[in-house]
Amino acid sequence: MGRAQQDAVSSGSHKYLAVRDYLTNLVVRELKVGDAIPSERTLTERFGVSRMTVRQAVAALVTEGVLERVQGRGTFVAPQRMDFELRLTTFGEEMQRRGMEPTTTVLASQTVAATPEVATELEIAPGDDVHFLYRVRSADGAPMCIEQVWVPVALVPPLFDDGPPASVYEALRAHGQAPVWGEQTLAAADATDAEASLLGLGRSRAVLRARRRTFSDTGPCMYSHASYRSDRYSVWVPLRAPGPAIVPRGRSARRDPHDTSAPVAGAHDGTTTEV
Amino acid sequence: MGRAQQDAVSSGSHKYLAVRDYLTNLVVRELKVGDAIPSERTLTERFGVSRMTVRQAVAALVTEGVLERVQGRGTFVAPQRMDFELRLTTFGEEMQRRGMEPTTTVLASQTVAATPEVATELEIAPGDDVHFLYRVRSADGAPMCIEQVWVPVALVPPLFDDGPPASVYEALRAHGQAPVWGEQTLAAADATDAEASLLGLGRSRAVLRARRRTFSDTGPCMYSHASYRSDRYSVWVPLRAPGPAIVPRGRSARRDPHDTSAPVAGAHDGTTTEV
DNA sequence: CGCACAGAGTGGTCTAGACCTCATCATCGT
DNA sequence: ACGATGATGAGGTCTAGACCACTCTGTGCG
Repeated sequence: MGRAQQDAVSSGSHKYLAVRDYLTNLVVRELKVGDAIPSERTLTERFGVSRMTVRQAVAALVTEGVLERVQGRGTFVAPQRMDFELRLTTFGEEMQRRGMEPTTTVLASQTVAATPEVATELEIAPGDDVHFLYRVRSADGAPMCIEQVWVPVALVPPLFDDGPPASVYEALRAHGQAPVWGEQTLAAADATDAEASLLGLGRSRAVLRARRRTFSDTGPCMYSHASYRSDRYSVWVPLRAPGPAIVPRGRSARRDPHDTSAPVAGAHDGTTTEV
Repeated sequence: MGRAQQDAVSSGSHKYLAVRDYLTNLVVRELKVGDAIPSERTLTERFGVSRMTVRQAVAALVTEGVLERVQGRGTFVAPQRMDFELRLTTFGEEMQRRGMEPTTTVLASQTVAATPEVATELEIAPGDDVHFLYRVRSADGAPMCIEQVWVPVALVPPLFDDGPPASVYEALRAHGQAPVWGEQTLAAADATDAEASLLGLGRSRAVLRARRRTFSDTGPCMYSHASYRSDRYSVWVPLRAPGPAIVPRGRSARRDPHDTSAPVAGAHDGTTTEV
């Protein structure tokens, strides 16, 4: 099976990308979890590159959690742990992944003026126009969560032109504001009466509240609140090694090597006490 | 300032570790966020190693989120984002980090037989002896959370020999079972009467429940339940890019290259619906 | 005064080897 | 039969260069 290079998808001009793409396709299309990939020296020959180049490609996938190296044995497709991490996924994607039928009831879809909170999180001025979407999301017919979403109108004016989108993330992607990463604060709370009614809560009134900021390449592109039924929803979080945390002595005047980033607003903090 | 190597802490025998440790110390002791580290070629000379070796050291710290490379400019101390991620930290460490005084009330400290749930999570047999610790943890005198901890006696028999440790993680580290990573499931719940009383809850009865498994090199070393006051505690989580997730075709018969790992028990799943 | 351009310095990619440790397995000897 | 051993081949570390792409800065020209 020579000519592996043909598989390259976006190899561009870098050889290690060609190798990486080849391996990616291999993992997606042919290999199962635990299977070994071709040895580094095999790849060296097959692609006609040096071993350091192959190692660079493999290292990238190891960092992503796709592969695992084992000295003396080989490199293997990693168990899917990573897929279970919190991801920037759509409600619909999430539900489909676990075989449930997602449905949505739109309670409101309009343009509103940004409240101070929303403005802060989206890094716009209070009063600026934002698209606002207010929905109840259900799985297999049972209400699962209540969701409020804000997106700056200035960022994507025609976002709701075709009516409220089934997936805001999809809509953002379609308008060149693909979500790249996000941050989310989780807390427990007692449901308001409105929430209890919409979610059909009985005796148990606890809900899991998520406040999420989603970022595209250019900055915050969406802010959302969501309240999940506590009896149906829990979140799995991986915990990194504590290590002797490497913490620099302090902050220098200039904030960041790449000045595109803006200061994180609000009191977000890891495992935070908000007193 | 010659002889940078002297700074090496655990350089062992690998040259790139010497460079990495040197950089780590630099970041911890001298540099501020945004400061540049010495250039790769400078380090090459200073340590008398090749550039690939320096790059390996730098790459390790970039992967850890300690440093950031910027082509054409240099390598810089990364903003502390990473430090805010969920970490495998002690309650005491957490509170100290935000300048609060942690205190603990021990409600129970004894050896008990593992319940089926505990046994499953710790991958031991039901009925096996486990150290059990039951505590209320407070910050600045106000109850913050209720915590139950289980550790297999077989793993660290003398864990409680000096009485209940102030920090279980510290105790584990001291006995050669240093926590390496963990996984945690978060959910909202209504406090039980006992919890409400211990936490001094008023009208609001919602608590944030965390079930955590902590792993050392050899496997699960601790299982814990914690219930946090919802008005004082929230959790910040980063959300990874959704990307076209690289997912292998299926699972092969053998589970994992390193057989030390055992199947993850229970219904842990990313952003999970537990119906 | 202001702008363009060149040079220096940075990280990014890449080579063609080398020797190491470690895991596995077939073979040989007891 | 069974255990020791060595061959094989995997990844781990490392060298001494090379050229490329990018950023910044200083200089000189208009």
